[in-house]
Amino acid sequence: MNMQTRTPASSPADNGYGFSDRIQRQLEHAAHLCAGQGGRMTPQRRDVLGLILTATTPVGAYDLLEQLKTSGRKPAPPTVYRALDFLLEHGLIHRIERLSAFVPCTHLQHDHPHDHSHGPAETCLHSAQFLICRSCGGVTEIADAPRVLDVLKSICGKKNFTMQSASVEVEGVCEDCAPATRGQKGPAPAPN
Amino acid sequence: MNMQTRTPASSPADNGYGFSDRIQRQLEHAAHLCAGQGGRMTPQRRDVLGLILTATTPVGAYDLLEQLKTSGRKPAPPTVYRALDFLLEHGLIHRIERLSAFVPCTHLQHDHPHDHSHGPAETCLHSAQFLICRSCGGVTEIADAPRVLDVLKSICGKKNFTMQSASVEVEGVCEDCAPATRGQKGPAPAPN
DNA sequence: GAACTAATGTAATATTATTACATATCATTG
DNA sequence: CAATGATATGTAATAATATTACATTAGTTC
Repeated sequence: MNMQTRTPASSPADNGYGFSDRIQRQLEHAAHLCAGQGGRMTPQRRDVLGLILTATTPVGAYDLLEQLKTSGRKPAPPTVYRALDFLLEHGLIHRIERLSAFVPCTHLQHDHPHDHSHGPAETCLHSAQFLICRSCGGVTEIADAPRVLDVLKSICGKKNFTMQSASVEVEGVCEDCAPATRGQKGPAPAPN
Repeated sequence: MNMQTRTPASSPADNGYGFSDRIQRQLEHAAHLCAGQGGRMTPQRRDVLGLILTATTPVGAYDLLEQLKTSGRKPAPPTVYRALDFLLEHGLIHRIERLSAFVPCTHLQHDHPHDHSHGPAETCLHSAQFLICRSCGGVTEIADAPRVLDVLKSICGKKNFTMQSASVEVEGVCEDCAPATRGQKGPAPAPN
């Protein structure tokens, strides 16, 4: 890819959000993952994913819509929802049901230089487990999740239920926001 | 005032739905539970709970609204949402996040003659675990749930996260629906 | 029964999501 | 290159879900 004279004409807003280097790397990674599954990481999708990666809390579809409007284009809801659908199908983001909002899939967050093993459908099962803080709004994906998933799998097995996707959402108060237990730090500034 | 003086004027729709004996018993049970917590099981709330108990699949707020309209009153959304909030707070129903719909809490379903130990906030933690069938729309509360909850509790403990409520929702195809879709249409590979 | 609290009625609006159809872009290949 | 077919996006309208704010009614307590 040569990018000497000009940025791609079709994506003037592509970097218009000033995505950090780290996020640009994650976007690059995501693009490779998509390509591996025959998906195309278009500028729209890239922008949406970039905004989700940039946010420190889950982002709603209409939040995204507003942010996209500030950068030249004036997208309508379907534009955003289609991008979100694409990103969900490719395992790049998750939907937090309780918030009607979206977060990146963690395997984008932790820079894996060349770990492509975390496919979308097969290995990931498109399931996720989250801790949602009511105080700061932060959401943490549970690392310990395989244990939860194993229990669920075993239950489904017993009941002959074919699991296609699963979501586990715990709402409460995160460590940083809990005032009573220790010296109060106040609501946490930024999770993750 | 004694309860003996039935209020026929204010609750003509009370039994207007022809709730079965079984459901009337469940409603009675629910009323006692509420009373024990200082809650009042009003006709509106009773009707809403009865409709949810009657349905075989999760019911949406506007479904309830429509059904309530057929029985004399013409409630508006807040009426239904307030009843739902009350029932949720008293642990009588659960919200299925993925469906934006409501189901009875199982402890109303299985007739316990005198089991009032299943309090709403403390013992129940207002958490629930469900299997949601994409084919028939049926929802099953997982009986085996304590195991799931225990794992979650242990994770939250490690992270100093105070759990206030949790939802576990598994989507897929239930046993009864699996044979019908066994060929290519099955839930086999791609999530789409 | 006056005063207070809880519950409901009512109108308007907010938020989240989808449908249907038109247009544009891309990736070929004839 | 032009024709093609699939993929992606634009656009307008609307559906589905949920909340706000304020008025009214019902129940309880003193």
